[in-house]
Amino acid sequence: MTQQPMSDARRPPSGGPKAAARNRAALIAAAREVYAEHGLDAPLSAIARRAGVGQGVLYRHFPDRAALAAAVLEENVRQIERAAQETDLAGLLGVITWHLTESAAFIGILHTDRTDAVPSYAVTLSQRVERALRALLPGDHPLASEPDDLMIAVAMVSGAVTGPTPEHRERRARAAWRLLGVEVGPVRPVEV
Amino acid sequence: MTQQPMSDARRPPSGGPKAAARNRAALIAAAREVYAEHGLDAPLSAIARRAGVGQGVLYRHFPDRAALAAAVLEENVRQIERAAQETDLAGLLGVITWHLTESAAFIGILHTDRTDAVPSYAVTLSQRVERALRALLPGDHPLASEPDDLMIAVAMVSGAVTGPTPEHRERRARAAWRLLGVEVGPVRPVEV
Amino acid sequence: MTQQPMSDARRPPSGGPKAAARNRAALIAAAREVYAEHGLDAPLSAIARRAGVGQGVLYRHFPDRAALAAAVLEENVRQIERAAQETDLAGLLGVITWHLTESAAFIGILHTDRTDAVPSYAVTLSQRVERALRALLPGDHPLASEPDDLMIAVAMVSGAVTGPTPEHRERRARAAWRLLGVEVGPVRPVEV
Amino acid sequence: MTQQPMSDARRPPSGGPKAAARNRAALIAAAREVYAEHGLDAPLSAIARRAGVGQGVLYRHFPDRAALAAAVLEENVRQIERAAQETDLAGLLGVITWHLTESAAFIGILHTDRTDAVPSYAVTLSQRVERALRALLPGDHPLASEPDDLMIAVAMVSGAVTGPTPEHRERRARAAWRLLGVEVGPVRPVEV
DNA sequence: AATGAATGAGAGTTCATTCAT
DNA sequence: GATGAATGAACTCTCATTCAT
Repeated sequence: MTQQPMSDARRPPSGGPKAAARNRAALIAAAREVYAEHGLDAPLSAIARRAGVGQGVLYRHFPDRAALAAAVLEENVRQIERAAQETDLAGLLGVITWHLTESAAFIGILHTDRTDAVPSYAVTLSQRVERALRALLPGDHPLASEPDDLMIAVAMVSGAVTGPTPEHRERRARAAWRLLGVEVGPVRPVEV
Repeated sequence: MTQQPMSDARRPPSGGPKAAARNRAALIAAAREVYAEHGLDAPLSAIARRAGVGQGVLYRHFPDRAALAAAVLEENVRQIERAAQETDLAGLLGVITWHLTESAAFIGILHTDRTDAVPSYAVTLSQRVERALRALLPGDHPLASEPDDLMIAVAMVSGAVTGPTPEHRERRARAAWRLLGVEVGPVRPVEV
Repeated sequence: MTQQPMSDARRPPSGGPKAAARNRAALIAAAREVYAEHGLDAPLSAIARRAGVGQGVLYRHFPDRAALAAAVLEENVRQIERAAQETDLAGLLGVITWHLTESAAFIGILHTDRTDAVPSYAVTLSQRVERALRALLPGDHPLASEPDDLMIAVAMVSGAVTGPTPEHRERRARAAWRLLGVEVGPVRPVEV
Repeated sequence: MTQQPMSDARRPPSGGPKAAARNRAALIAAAREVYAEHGLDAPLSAIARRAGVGQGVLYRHFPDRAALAAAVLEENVRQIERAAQETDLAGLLGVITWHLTESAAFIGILHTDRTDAVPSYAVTLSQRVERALRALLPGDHPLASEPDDLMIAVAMVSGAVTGPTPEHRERRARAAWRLLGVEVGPVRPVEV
């Protein structure tokens, strides 16, 4: 059976190749929103709809679910890497914390057991966050004694980050860092 | 064609009233296993199959997905409450940690933002865990100064509990408690 | 994202378990018709629609495309095996030819290169046809000298069986057997 | 932002009018390969990609799927017509057989019931093959007594041509002609 | 005239939920 | 009460076809 559209419905205008970059960005933005609201398991169709594009466009730009997630989180991680060059450890932790409070998806980055949803990428992204942090970590910092402590601490904070509003989540995140005896700078996105 | 109704002997054995309780228990046990293997989103049909009952029985006992999850976690919480009467704080934290490492579902209890999956129940269950802990908490304990610190700490540990095997997860959980400066007893189920 | 129907639309009555056997038969019958009209690649949804059942029912009875095809062709082959016990070689060839002219799907049985569509089953079914034929094949028959000749001949006839109506196809099938110098009995289904 | 139109030098090289013919040929060649590998239902996008052109070009040259298939087969038939002028019946049958073993698409030419895929064109192409053959057919040839026998025989051989490799298929094709009592020359493409 | 992105219908598959028996 | 088949909506992914550039 060859597949061919049976309807005679008028097709909306295509927008042309110019739209390609715009659509890609719209998809990432839409995915970021939907992920934040519903987590990494949100239906792809909802993301396409929110981006205002057809489902095929999503698949053209991102061959699978993981590629889209990677593109979204990639940007988060890039901001963290940028922050690592402009601030100190406390400031970087603040930026990381901001991402944790804003994006349900970003939390998933650290839940590496959910390997089915965000396979190989997640490891890499998590490692990049770790590298950024470790570059600023003084040798005598309480999280520097055991190799795993650093990322375990981040995972712990991510576990504490629950609650209905970003404000709730930020308050709990700050409490978590306090319990760890770690100083955190302002919780905010990277400066532009 | 002239097949007469041979009385009603042809029914599958209903098991009598006793079977109802047995089925309920089997469903909870099956759900616990399936949740542990596939997470809280596992298909309900798989749970019914594993319990050896029809899907209708599942619906009879648990009107919706949340009710089943609550019943499973209810038992975990009951064990924790029991442990609270037989041991000290360190021992109780060990039991809680054991549940965290064993049951992917139990972790969800503390992720109260996933309100869609485990709605109102979760609050109650979480509160019961808190009550059990607080009864054993000395006034000068580091987690006793701020009201929320106690459950935030538990949530933090649950965030650290990732990894492929229970052994991995226990190692990380122990590291998490160490970073919090809290002593934990043996990680094990409640004594029988 | 848990999957749950959002619509409040009234659900048509289920028909109950009694319908199971009826539905299975309806699916096979519908598949036979649809296969005959559109070949083995016909959309499964069309088969479910023609059978008057939901798509899920199709999947319950036949886990994959091949299982359904096997069930359809199984019956054809069974009739051939039955015919092998009630008639001689010419009669059996007539029955086989009848199936070739009636069912586009049955032709596919012999196109074993299309292994993707009808995998392991096809081999078996084809072998059963061969066995039935060979049991009636005299040692001095023109198709008995080389081992492959018998089924090659059947495949050849199937290649000739084209045309808009069964009458067309039967005429061409008869011509094909004549060109092979093989006598064929009446082209008809197995006697009941 | 103040990017001026740098004349129209930024266009992809259109290649001039020469390219049109070149593209058409590339599409036909690509289609031949893709058809051989994946059958007549192969995605058109794969053909355009293999030809190294955009999808629009494909549609410019071939308004629909059938037109492309016809163009591919057209070339096969032309080779057969050429062979008819350089060899005898056995040689021509060898060339035809070569096409049958090489090209899954070419087999379809004779399956005129698949009218959906290769509509009106197929009849014509089939007739041209017949004409080429009949010109070389001696009046006392076994396939000359009945008008349809000639093309039925070709269809029969095409039905026998199955198997994973061209070698398999050639062996079966030779057996088929042997069963028909018809002598075939070497199975090969037309001499250049 | 070529490019290749966008579109959206539709095929395949999975499950939550109902309900006849 | 229990059973498990039926239902059909939702989700993923694939392509034929159009069209802005």
